[in-house]
Amino acid sequence: MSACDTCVVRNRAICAALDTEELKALNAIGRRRMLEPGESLMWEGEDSVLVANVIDGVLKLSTGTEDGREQIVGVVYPSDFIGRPFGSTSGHGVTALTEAKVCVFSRRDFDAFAREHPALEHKLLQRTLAELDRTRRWMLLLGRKSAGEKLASFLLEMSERLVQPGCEVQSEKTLRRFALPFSRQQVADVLGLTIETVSRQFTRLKADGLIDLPSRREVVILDREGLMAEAG
Amino acid sequence: MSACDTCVVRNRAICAALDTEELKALNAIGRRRMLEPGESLMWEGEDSVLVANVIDGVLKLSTGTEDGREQIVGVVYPSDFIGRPFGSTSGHGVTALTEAKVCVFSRRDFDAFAREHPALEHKLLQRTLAELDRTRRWMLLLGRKSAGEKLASFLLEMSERLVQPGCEVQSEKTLRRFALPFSRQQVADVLGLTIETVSRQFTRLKADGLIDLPSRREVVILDREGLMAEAG
DNA sequence: CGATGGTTTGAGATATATCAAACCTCGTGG
DNA sequence: CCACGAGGTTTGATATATCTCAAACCATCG
Repeated sequence: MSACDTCVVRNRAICAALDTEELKALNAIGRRRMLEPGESLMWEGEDSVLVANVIDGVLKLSTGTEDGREQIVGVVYPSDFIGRPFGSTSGHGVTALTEAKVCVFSRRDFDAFAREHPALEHKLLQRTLAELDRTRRWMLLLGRKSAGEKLASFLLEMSERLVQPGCEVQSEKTLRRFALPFSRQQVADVLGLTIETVSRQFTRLKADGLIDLPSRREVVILDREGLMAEAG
Repeated sequence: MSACDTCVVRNRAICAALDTEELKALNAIGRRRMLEPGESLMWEGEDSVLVANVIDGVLKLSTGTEDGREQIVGVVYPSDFIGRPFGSTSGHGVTALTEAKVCVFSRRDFDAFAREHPALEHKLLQRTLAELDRTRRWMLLLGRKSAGEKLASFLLEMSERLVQPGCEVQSEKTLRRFALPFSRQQVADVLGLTIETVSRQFTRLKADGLIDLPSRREVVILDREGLMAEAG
């Protein structure tokens, strides 16, 4: 019995493309790894040596300028794929925001395996295309939206992506109330703003009755319609 | 003899993955199409009915908000692939910036063909991964760079992507001097700025001796080093 | 408790947006 | 051939959103 048999993302990750035999072979070249919040799995500009599937937790993908400005260019959740297969360098760092569990492969091993399993490559292609769509939508936010619109859009997307698939009851609740896996500074780095502007927008949205903030990391969406209007 | 035999991007587009027989089959389901500047091949939010390869010309991918703000989320050049295979809707419009020639396929036909040709899907995957990398790098520009840095970065990227591959002599020249396929407004839509700010930055870079502007659409890079420093 | 790190709030500075006018460039028609 | 008009571009003056710097605030943990 391989680790994959009990894997919670077995049917949602790209592994879903494989049958039992193939899965066993893939399992043989991968290994599990836990990450603490703040711990990095890869670094910007480094050789692309690893790829991985996210089993549990939330991680950020980020780049920065020479002089220390940072931009978060992606956020990944359970069942998402990370790393740069078929490429020599990783364009962004990957860092855990929460405790995280990932299933890691050496890129060379994974590349070779993928090339022999078109169904796996197909899943990976679908995922990459979807990620590209999402990333392009985010460009509209970065380039054209105001601070208020940015934060509202962000909170709506968060509430949707944090729902655990499968659990019907839970998802209703998460859509309304959830724990942000981001600090204020990290929210700022996602939205291309400063921490102060983010903070002010949080308090404004709360003052306007669209959200509530029971604690620093928790958000309750009181008026989804209103928030969507605010998101532009 | 099929149209592909004389195709100038034959060896650079994803078609390079196919042998003569396969190429013939692909050719059978595609057709050539010319586009005038300003003409659109697909529209944001529309059903994804077409995919295509760019044979010649430059096209923009763009999205917008309800109230008319626009953001260019990608620019494609000869040999690039456009459209959303394996998906139901296209998240952005595709519009020619110059006269353009494309090789169009019905998405359904293309999807079916691709699924039967793993080598083609592999090429498409590589291209999509590279495009995702580029798009994420662009997010840093949109979220964290100043107007001056944005324009400098843009001009450098332009000069590199406009070179015709193959032609050694020409590429040296293009790296220095090229015709912008964008109006000032379109540059603004790429960079997330207003047309006035873009214009002011152009004149500033010129005043600083980093570039020259022989005409509205032409750019000469006088000091590449300096421009790179300016790009942040 | 007091220290620490993150967050909020405030006051002021600044880059970019906005509004408006002047300016080219180029094609058209008198 | 020149006047005219139209579209795009540049320049100017002003407004404003966001940033910057600074202080107060608040949870958490030893």
